[in-house]
Amino acid sequence: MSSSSPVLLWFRKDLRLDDNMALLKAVKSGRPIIPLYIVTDERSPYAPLGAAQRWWLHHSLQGLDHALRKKGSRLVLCGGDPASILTGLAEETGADVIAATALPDPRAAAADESLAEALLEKQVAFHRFDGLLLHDPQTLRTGSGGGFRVYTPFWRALNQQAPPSPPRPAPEKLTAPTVWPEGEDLSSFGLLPTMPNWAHGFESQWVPGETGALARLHRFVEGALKGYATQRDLPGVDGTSGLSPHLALGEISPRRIWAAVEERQQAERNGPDGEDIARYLKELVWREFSYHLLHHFPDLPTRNWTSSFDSFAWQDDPQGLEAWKRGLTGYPIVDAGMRQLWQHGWMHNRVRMIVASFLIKDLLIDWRAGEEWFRDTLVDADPASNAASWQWVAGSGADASPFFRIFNPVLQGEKFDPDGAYIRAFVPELAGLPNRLIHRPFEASLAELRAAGISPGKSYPHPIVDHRMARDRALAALARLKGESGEPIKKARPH
DNA sequence: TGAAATGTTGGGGCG
DNA sequence: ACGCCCCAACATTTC
Repeated sequence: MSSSSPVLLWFRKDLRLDDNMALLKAVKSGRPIIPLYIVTDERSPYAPLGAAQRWWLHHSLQGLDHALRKKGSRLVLCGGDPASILTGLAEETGADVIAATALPDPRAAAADESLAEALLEKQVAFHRFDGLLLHDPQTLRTGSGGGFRVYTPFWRALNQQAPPSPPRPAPEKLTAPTVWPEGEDLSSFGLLPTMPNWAHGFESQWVPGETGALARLHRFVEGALKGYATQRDLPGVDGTSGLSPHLALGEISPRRIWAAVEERQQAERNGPDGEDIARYLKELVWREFSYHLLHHFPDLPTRNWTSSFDSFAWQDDPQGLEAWKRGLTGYPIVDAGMRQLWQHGWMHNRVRMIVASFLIKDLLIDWRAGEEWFRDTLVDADPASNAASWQWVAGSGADASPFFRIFNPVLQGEKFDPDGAYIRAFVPELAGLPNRLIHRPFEASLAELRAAGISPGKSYPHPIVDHRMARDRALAALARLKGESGEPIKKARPH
């Protein structure tokens, strides 16, 4: 009750000071603020982060602590169950208010809801504020009041809304409490990999934390945004924003990104054109759409959005799955993608579609195996985008690519990486092949392989499946699924 | 935010 | 000159 009792500011997936309404409200209350992060354990209802994202989290928390110290505060770290930690801290510090940014993942939101009830019994209020999405999924509805099932109408409806509220700058200063609760040491959480440190390749690619996020936004808006519409699909080109891992942990707000992009549109004649801007904002809104789907269907990460896929005859193929994970399928574009994922914790979007199509359709492995691997290895793993995108490729998702759209890994490689730059970067053993063969090494003659320094099957594997056969097999599996569900195979055409 | 199979068209070679 | 065939290029259909 006392106006000098502190506010617990609980950071979760909003590891930023910029455009953070929970923080601003806490500052506005005039009370001392205790910024807090809780590293939850495996059994937490708040989904634990994968290994790659834990690496990111470590650095992001360091950055957040650093930024808070510049404003006269610091970050308190705790490990364990949020309910007991928060009640304990409230009692210890006399705080009767907890402020946080609302989590748009419905399972986490439900956990928040029961937490709020438990806290209320202890006379502690748990206030949550929007900030992880551009629009509240509740307010975006179709004409008949349901959730959108198709992207384009969703995009139109979103654009007919009032524009996202403008981002709010970080506060100048945070009032420190008279006594700091004792926290734990960042190193005690073991977020960084050891033995081996498989994340050493991450460091050349990323600057985790809010400072890195804002720098990346600036770099993108001034750079690759111009030409984005044509360059974004080329994995050998640095043509995307690279903001996804920052967004995933809330180091930057989508409203901040939206505002920066819109501002750039009006800035300069020789800048990005309307097409570039629209293409990028549509990508940002795909993230929004994924959360919208997750909101209306919380089982999205584990269950087919289209239930007719429930009886699909997935193959149990541990060897195929392993070859896919390791980037040893014998298809250069697939292997390059999987190795980029392992080295950098990230994969170009075009290649994500290709490797996902390969796992699901060429190997007939359940999309959930791919979703799980991505969740553990991507620094940008996001519960909504990851699930929605895997289901999109599988054909079981909303507004999905039909199952019969099967990517040909050779043609995709030749179309989007015509000079083989992407392959040479991540599959160096193929670097000596001429462009004509770099996406189809299995068609090279022995002399050509020798000239490139490749011993077939040893320095690079033979294809683990024949794509043409795999395609036919996938279509047959789809036909069986349709046969089961009683859907007419084909309608006779009147003469 | 495909690919492959199938169908159609049109120019050129040639009897 | 003409019809026929071949086939590449493009369009449409199907999965």
